[in-house]
Amino acid sequence: MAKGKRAAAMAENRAKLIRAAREAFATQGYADASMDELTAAVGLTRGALYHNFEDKKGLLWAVVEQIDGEMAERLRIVREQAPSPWLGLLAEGSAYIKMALDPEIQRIMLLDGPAVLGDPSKWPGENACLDITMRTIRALIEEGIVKPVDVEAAGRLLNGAALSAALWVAAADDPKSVLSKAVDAFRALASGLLREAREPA
Amino acid sequence: MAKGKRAAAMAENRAKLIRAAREAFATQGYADASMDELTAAVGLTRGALYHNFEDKKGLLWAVVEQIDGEMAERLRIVREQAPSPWLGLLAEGSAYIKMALDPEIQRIMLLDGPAVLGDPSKWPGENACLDITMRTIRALIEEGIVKPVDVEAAGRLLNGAALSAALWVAAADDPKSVLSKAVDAFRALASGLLREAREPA
DNA sequence: CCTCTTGACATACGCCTCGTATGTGAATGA
DNA sequence: TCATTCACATACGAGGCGTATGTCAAGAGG
Repeated sequence: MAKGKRAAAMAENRAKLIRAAREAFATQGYADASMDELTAAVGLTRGALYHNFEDKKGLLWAVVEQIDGEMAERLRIVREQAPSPWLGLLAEGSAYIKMALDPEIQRIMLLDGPAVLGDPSKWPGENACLDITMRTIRALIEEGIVKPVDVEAAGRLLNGAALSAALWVAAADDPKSVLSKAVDAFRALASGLLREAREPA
Repeated sequence: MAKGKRAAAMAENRAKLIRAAREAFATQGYADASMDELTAAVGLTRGALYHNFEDKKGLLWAVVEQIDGEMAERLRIVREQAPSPWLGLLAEGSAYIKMALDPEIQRIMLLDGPAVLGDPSKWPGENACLDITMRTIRALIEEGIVKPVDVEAAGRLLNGAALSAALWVAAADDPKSVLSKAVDAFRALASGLLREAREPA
C-alpha cells in the first residue's frame, strides 16, 4: 500500500502551517507576521505555503475557518447544557464574551480577520457562532418567549454587543470586575427582546 | 510680518496629507495604501510625511482623531435635537448605524483602526462617540427612566450592537430594508435597559 | 545688505516582504 | 527500470517602509 503517503504528509504539513499561523497571527498580528519565519518555524519554506494555500490571505482564511469551528462547537455545548432556551441564550452570550478573552480569538477573529478578509457576515461557514445564536432566538420566538423581532437582526446585534463587551473586558486593567459588569449589561439588553417584562426561568 | 509663513504652510501640508490619507485609507485600506502614491497625490513626497508625522501609523492616528471628532459632533447634534433623553438615546443609535454606512468611517474607524491601532477603548479622545452615549445613559439613570446598570458597560454594549448593525447593513444587498430591521432590533435591545416595560416618550 | 542658522521637505539608500518562476528529488505507475 | 508527477525548495523581481543625507527658502543678527 502506502498509497496515501504523499497525501498524508501534505495534510500534516498543512496542519503544521495552520498551527504556526495561529501562533504567529495571534502574537504578532497578521500584518507583522513574516511568512519566512512562520514557515521556517515548522521546518518548511514559503514554497510549501504557496503550494498548500492561495497566498498569505488564504492561510488566514484557513485559520479563521478552524477557529470559527472550534468556537461554534463550544457554544453548541453551552447551549445544550443550559436548563432552558432563554438561559441558553444568556449562557451563549457569557460564553462568547469569555471566549473573546483569548488573545488568539481576539486578534485573529475580531481584529485582523474583519480588517483583512472583510465583514465576517460574508465569511464562509457563515460565522457559525452567529448561526447558533440565531437558531436559539428563532426557537425562543416560536415559544412566545421573545418578541417577534427579525431573527438575523437580533442575533447580529446581540453578537455585536457581546463582542464589544469582550474587547472591553480584555483591555481592562481589572478583567474580573469588568467581566461581571459586562455580563450584567448583556443580560439587561437581552431582556429587551422578551415579550413579557418578567424574565423567564 | 509674515511671521507665520513657515508654520502656516506646514499646517496646510499637514491638512493636505490627512485629507489624502482619508481618501487612500478609505478606498484602498490601510495596508494597501502606498505612502509614495498618497503623498504624490498632493504634490509632496514621503519626506513630508515622516517630517509631519511619526510614521505611517502616526498618520492613521491623525486621521482617526479627525474623524472621531466629526462623528462626535454629529452625535451631539442629534442628541440635542431629540425631544427627550430616551428618544435621544435611540436617535443616537440610529445615527451611529447610519454613519457607519459611510465607507470611510467603516473602513478606517471600524475595521483598520482597531486592527492597526488596537482596541478603540484605549484611543485618546477616548472614543468621543462612546463618551456621548455614556453621558446620555447616565442622565437617563438619574431620571429613573433606565435601570441602574453600569454606565460604561451599557454604553459599550449599545455601541457594539450599533456597530455590528452598521456593518451588517453596509454589507447587505438591500441596505434599505435591512436598515429598518437593524434599527428595530436596536430599539428592542435598548428597551431592555428601561426600568418600566412601557417605553417613555 | 550680507551672512549664518534653522527647519521643512526632497532625495537616496538599505532592508524586508510578498508573490512567482524555476529547479529538484522522492513517491508513484507501468 | 524508467518516466511522470507533485510536493516542496530555491532563485528572482518588484515594491514598500523607515532613515540618513542633501537642499533651499525663511528668518535672525550685525
